[in-house]
Amino acid sequence: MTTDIPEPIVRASERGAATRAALIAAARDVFTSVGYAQAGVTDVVARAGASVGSLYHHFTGKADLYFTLFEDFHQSQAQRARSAVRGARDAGVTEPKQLFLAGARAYLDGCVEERELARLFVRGDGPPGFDLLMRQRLREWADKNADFFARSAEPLDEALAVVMTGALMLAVAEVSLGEDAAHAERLADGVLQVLSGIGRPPTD
Amino acid sequence: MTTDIPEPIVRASERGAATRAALIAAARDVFTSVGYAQAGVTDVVARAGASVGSLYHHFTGKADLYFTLFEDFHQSQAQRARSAVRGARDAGVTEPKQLFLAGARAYLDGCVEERELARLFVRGDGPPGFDLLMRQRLREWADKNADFFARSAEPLDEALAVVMTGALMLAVAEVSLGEDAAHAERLADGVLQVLSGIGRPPTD
DNA sequence: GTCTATAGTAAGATAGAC
DNA sequence: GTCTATCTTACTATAGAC
Repeated sequence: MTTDIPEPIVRASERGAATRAALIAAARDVFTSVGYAQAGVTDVVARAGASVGSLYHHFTGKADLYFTLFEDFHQSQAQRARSAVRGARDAGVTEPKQLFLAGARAYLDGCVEERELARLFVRGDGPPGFDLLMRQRLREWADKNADFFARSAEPLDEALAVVMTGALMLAVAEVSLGEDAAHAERLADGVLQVLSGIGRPPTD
Repeated sequence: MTTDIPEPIVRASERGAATRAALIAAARDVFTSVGYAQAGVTDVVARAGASVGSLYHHFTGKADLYFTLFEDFHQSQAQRARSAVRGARDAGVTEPKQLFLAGARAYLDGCVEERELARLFVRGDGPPGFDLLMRQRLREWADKNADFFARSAEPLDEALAVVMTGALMLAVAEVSLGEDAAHAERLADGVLQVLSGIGRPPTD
């Protein structure tokens, strides 16, 4: 009771957090280099300097590791988009659709920058059910931001959300998979330009 | 050399084709009822009245069975779309975009009718790499049909194709997953209506 | 409370007889 | 072409050291 009473607890906790972080980093490296299906649990723990049991202490399994990786990525992208929207608003943009597009552009730009990681998620391998989850996350994000310019819950507005989200999803895939960053940027520009022309009444 | 010389060869071939067909039918039943990941190879062969070795004689594995199921489905949908386009053209429709939309409508209607099977493919489970393949198939289909109204290979036209295809993909998913057929039809209508307003020059 | 070592389990894939 | 028996591998669970 003289020098360090709470030390062990903190130390243990920090140690745990460190292994957890190491596992995530290792999983990112292994998954991006050989793909999810090919990657073995043993490969991940080897690179992390941990053991199998340790992995199953922190995560429910290989799939959980992958999901965690994606949730982090998506959070980061969403944050980036939020900042962009705020920036646009501060710059005087008030039109709802323009604000939405500013967010979408930030999301796509993020995919180009973090291409190596983004590519992992659109590659197609990945745990069962992942594509569904990714679709849901992107749909949630787009739905929330589409409130900007969709006034009601009418059928046409649901359809509008489907079109915007679907387009954005495929754009994310194409942009992430593309080898050429410049071409990816141009494609992103084009998609946003096409989207900006949507939603006007038929006769204007 | 009196009655049936070629019989054995034919019989063997017919027998093979029959088991193959039985395996496909069984796979369809098992996959749609319990899902791809849950389904065991043993379940499929049991229902088909065949054996494991027989399955691996006709297919490369469980995934191959699933892919075959999808290719058949997609072929059938594409055929349906082709007929619809021809029908529209015969009815006097000449505008390229309208012809494209007629095809898209037929594809979506097919998903509503064959909902049980269509749902299997948009559920999210399925073999690794499947979502990528489905995306490619739909992209090929849309690209070919978008030639209708995309004149050049300019950036904007690629973007246009991405938007149309992406929207169509998500529409397929939403329409297939929906419980209510009537609601699905209305959503399909709405999506096509939104798509019909795309591609005009900004200033009209 | 955190991690390691090891054994267990299940399921897809294969080899060779008929 | 078809089948049975066997193999391989990757995920899961547990007992015990630190």
